Amino acid sequence: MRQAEFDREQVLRSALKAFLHKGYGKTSMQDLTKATGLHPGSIYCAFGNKRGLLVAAVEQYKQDRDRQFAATFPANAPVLPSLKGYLDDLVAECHSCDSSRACFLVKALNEMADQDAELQAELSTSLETWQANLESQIQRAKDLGELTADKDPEILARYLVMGIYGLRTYAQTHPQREVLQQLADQLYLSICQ
Amino acid sequence: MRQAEFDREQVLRSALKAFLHKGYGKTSMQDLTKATGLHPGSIYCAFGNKRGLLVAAVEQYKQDRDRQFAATFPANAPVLPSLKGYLDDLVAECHSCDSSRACFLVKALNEMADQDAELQAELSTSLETWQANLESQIQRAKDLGELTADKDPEILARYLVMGIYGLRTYAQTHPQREVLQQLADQLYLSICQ
DNA sequence: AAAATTCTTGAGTGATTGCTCAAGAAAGAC
DNA sequence: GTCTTTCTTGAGCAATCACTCAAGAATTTT
Repeated sequence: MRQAEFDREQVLRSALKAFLHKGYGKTSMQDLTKATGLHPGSIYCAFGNKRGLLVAAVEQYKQDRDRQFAATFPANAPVLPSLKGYLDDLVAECHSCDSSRACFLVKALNEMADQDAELQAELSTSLETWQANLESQIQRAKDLGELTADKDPEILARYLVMGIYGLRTYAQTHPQREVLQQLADQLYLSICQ
Repeated sequence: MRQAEFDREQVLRSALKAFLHKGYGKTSMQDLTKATGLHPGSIYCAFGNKRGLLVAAVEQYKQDRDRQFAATFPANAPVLPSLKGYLDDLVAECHSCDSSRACFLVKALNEMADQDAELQAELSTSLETWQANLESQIQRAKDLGELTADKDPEILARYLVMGIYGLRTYAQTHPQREVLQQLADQLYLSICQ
């Protein structure tokens, strides 16, 4: 057995960056060969086709995000400061130019939903898992007495997800830090009351 | 002078529907000829090129939206009930299957921003105008005593826009009416306090 | 070192893209 | 009814698309 010469994770992150920048449809194979350094034949061999590369990149993105989530919400630490930090990180990410302002899952969902039911299902599931993770953090905040008992974690998590979607979209027309930070703070307050 | 045989507004609305359904990039000229009933030559003659058709469709969409906005917020009527109605209409639109869940301006912005600075500028301006319209309604609510004097209309309008962006995005994975209505109500409350 | 196996390479494939333009059809001018 | 003008038509254009595959390079096995 001779093993492949490229680093899979690095290839996937490069492809993801290309997809994020131009969108899936407008990202040509030529763009992808340039971005990843792989030749068309290698991409075909490793991922089947362009869509396969997208699916693999989505999977990689999910893993990276899950790791980041776990690092931001350490177990046994108070939740609300972590949540505040989570939103502040989001503001920083939306503010920075080199990074993307849109969540890759949402962007892919927006572009592909009507044309690829299978991918849509997977993306929806991922987003639902994310919301469930936020909900369990909110539940933990209740258990720790950081939130009053009358709050419903499911409803709060839902509202938080909606707010984050909105914040990311808003950042596309108004990437100024103060504006985004003020919106994030307002969102945080409406969770904590 | 012989006049064109097609109805411009109807053509633009058909094109808009096609763009909304498949996205600008994936909507081929063939799709557009089918959707509008026009032949490629006629489209070229009337709108210059595919992008010209998009720009014209955006313009039409803006006009339709402005009309709808004015009808929802009648002058000299109390503002808050109108705002409630505005959000309820939004929920209904997001809930219905045949209509689009995404705002066309935002969808176009998401897809084209990195590749068409001129269009991006126009879309941003339109969205800013929309936010300004909401802000002046909120100002009117303050003047009418519907909102306490300590509220800042600009900040409230910003938050409302963010919430609406988020609601529309959220609807793409959860189009259930109860969920969307509950989110809209929560958003409404955080405006009125 | 030779043979066998696996990965890499990139010019080339048919299909599709946005778009053109000369020819034809329809309307108004006289 | 004829001429002029304007609009409509759709086959065809060059460019680009995602993708293929036979030949070459690199590694392991014998």
